[in-house]
Amino acid sequence: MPADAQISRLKPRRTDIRRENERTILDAAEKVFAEAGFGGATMQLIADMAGLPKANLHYYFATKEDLYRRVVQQIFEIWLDAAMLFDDAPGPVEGIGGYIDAKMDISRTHPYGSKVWASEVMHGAPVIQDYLETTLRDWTEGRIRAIQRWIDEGKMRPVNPRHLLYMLWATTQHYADFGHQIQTLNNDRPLSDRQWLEAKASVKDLVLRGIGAI
Amino acid sequence: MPADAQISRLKPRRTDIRRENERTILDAAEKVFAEAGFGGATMQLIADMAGLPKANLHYYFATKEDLYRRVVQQIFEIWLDAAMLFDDAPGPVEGIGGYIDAKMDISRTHPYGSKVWASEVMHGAPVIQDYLETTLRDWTEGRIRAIQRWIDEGKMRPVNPRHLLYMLWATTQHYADFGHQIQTLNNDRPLSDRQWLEAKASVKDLVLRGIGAI
DNA sequence: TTTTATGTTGACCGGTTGGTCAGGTTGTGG
DNA sequence: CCACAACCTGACCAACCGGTCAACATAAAA
Repeated sequence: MPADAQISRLKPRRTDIRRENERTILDAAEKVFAEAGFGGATMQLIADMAGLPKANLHYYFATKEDLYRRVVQQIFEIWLDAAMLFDDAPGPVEGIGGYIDAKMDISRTHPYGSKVWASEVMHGAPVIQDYLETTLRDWTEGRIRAIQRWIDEGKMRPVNPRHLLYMLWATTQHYADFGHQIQTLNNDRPLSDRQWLEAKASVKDLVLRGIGAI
Repeated sequence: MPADAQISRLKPRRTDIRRENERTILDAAEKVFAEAGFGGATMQLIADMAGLPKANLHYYFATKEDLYRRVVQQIFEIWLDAAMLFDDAPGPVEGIGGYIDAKMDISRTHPYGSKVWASEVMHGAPVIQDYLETTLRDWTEGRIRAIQRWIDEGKMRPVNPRHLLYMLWATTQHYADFGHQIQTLNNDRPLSDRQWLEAKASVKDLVLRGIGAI
């Protein structure tokens, strides 16, 4: 057995095979679902994107719905992680400002997931309705209380916390969901690093001024 | 010929037949495309929704794509009409405030069209790319100049007009595109008249404060 | 080495879809 | 009243889709 066996196996272990193939398929599925919608996506398209035979997809994911559900859950968990920033913040500048930064970063790094989520909700959330009614509802109520506390402490103007949250979601996700439109209005070029910084700064400036936190 | 022939014909005129059937089909198509996506929508579903045989749809609209294109053009024209308010306004309070009012009203009255547009853009705008590159680009540049003029006249803070526009689009359309999520977070009830007024007031308040217009 | 569980895949199938078309009905101008 | 054009529709078809399965390959366990 060669010395580098543990850092570069020629023959992958069983557990690695499963993990890597599931990752490959999920990434391909996220892209195809985002670009074609659930109805427009085909298992063959996802298989081609993943570089695997179609039958292999069905070995790891029983049905198209199962695969789709996993993709939607993925972006939801990423967003929930980003929302941690909200809680530990002493005031709206750090809390809401940091949340905007985090969500804008996700819109740039995970545009496909955001689109799949948007599409799912637009179609009536047929597969994640329970998430909306449990996790999202609880999370929203908690954040509304946090915002209300900042208002009570005089750290920001008295605004409707619920509609403030909707504005945060709408604006940050817009840069992912409507990225194609933004790119077209940017002379068909993707936003540069500098332009992304400008976007984040503009959104934070508008929101934090709007709530009277700066 | 009866006296009331001109105000209530039993047998419709040819031109009326065409107009009414096209209207019926377009309304049904808008709803089905919004709820199922382009790929998930079927001509049979649209036909059932319209109460017409499938073959009749193909008499008025040659292909599924033709029908879809007409639906997308419709919402775009509605939005363009609403944007007229922008031009004649003396300042940002009237111009941007009025634009928010108009777009929020459209989100309530035409939620299906908004969803179809969102879906189309998310999928890379395959059928309306030319609209984005001509009409929308021109409109956007004009509005950016109007905002810049207000800034130069000291009627609002110096903000990035482009990102301000994106925030307006994102936030107002969010109430249509993510209406299901908003309804779920509203105890599964649609927003009442009072709640819509509160939403419009909140959005206007946040934006107009954010740009320093009030 | 043998056995067994896991991973791989081409070929296939029933069901659905967008679209066609022949043959009929109805309104309208002459 | 007639002839023509517009309108209507049941029946049909080729193409495609999600999903299955038997046969095979390979890695781990015995």
